[in-house]
Amino acid sequence: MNNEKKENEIERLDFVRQIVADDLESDKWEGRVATRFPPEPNGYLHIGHAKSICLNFGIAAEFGGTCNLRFDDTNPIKEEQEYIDSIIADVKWLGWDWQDRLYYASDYFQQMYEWAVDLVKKGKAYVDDLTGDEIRRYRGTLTKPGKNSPYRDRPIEENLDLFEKMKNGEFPDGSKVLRAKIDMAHPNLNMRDPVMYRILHASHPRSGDKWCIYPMYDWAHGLEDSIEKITHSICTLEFENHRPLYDWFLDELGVYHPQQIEFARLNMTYTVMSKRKLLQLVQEKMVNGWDDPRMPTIQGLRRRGYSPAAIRNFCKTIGVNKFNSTIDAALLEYCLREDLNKTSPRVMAVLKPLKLVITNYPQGPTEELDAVNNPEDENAGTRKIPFSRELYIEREDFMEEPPKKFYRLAPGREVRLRYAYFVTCTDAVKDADGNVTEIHCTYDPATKGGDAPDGRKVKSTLHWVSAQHAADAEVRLYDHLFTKENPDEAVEGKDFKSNINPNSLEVLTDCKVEPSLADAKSLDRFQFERLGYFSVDPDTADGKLVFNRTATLRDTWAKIQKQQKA
RNA sequence: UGGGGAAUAGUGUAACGGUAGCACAACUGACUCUGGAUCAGUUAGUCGGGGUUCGAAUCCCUGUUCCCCAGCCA
Repeated sequence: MNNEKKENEIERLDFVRQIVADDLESDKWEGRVATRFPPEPNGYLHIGHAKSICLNFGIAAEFGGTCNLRFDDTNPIKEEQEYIDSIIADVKWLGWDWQDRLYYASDYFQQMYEWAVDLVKKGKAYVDDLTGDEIRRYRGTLTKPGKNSPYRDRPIEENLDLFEKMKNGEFPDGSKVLRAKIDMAHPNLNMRDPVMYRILHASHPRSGDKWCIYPMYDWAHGLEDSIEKITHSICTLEFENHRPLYDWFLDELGVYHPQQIEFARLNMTYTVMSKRKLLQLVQEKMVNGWDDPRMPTIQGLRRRGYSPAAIRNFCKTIGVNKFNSTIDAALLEYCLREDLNKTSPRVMAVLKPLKLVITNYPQGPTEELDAVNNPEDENAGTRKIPFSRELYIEREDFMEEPPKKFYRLAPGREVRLRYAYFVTCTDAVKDADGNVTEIHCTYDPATKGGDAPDGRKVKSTLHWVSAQHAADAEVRLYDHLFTKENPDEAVEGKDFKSNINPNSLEVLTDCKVEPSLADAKSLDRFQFERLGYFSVDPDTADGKLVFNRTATLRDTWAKIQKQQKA
């Protein structure tokens, strides 16, 4: 990063970075900056997590600090190794590095237990025999204070004994909990004697059957941060109400005390972002798994063809704040195109082929023409593409009766075939139903390479592939998963699933691509000229090419068509 | 008469008592061997009402609206 850019960024710090910068200035943490990304391994990461990842890892990188990857694996009922693996892969793919600082909350269970015993000894925690239902009723409501549990004033010795027996597995699930003794009349419900431990005879993905009590988030999270000497514990807005409790535990224990800072989670138009809803889409087979290219998951975006750089730049662009907002999905696409435009090799591919025969071109021979690999990148070089008498062009690039502003091929009209020749349409061959099956053109040999020596211009340039050289491919086109900007805005009695876009996936099986693509590898990214950005789907195998459309190019003609219809 | 947050163009986001700026979107136009990219331009904003001040998005008062909290989830 150059100095000029760095200076620019320092001028416009978001509120979290401002706090970090101020703390550095005042030497609050002895010059340290330590953040962490603490996912619960109970689902796949999505673009919303990317915002948090880029914030935490980004701050560490910018301020010369460190960021840990820590699994907050305190609930074995929901967590699985599969999720741990995917999260590690995703954070890595996004380009972040935690070096040797991969941590698990479950590794701190013994220390947490000992601290809990300390609290019991101080008379600040007690074992409660109330049922879950009773605890809820004793808690009171938003407007009414709660009342003390009858077990609240058990002698310390009895609490110690009971808590140890809880740990030793002597009680059934749900029969007892350990609670902090704070204030049942506290206006903040989180402070009304929150549960610290519940009994769960469940096997943990990492600690196995070693524990049958598991710490609750509020108890565990601050301790994890404390153990790792985190300076800035960044989390989402809904935890703002929990901060007093975060602080209370750490203060009562008298241990190292990080600062919790809350920011607003990401919302985006035309998609859902909650793990619960994404899980539903997967389980109810409304998409083809977590890595379905229509999903906002990191794995979905990766399979769709997104680059890590595009996602990171998006996260930088959206900023950080304390109020709920919904980012326009178009901004993500913008960041995507901005990156792919610079980095994607250009190729020619025809999605909906229409045969074009050049009637005055010799039958036998073919020629090799020079094509530029990437006009945005001089170092990308050129390649040869085969040209012959019979080609495929895009069906949409020909119209028998062209409307206004349609510049492409039509009877009698001359256009350029990219990197090849000018051709003029002489006629269209039709089947019995009147559908155009083939078009005939003549070419001007003097325009080889794509320029006319006499200086004449054409309105349009078409992409094409040589029929005899083309490789076959399947191409999957995607649209928004939902038809509404806000999928949750459903009619009475329906939920977000009623807003699923039935046309979010279109599979084209008869596509023709230039021969250079024959040995493209999984997840390789290309720009199909005039069509958009495409990447190789992992389904590609033994000569069967499958591409995903990552994004279309900006399409002025489509816009005009839309206006003409309206 | 619960508590905690928050309000700046259509959408995001700056301005830290001194010219309301930037990006996306939308719309013009220029250029172009991608109707791409690029470039130039246009439309459009401080939640309402009071106050303090030479001067308020910013400070004070007041109202309004929105979000979060009653899991042995995180």
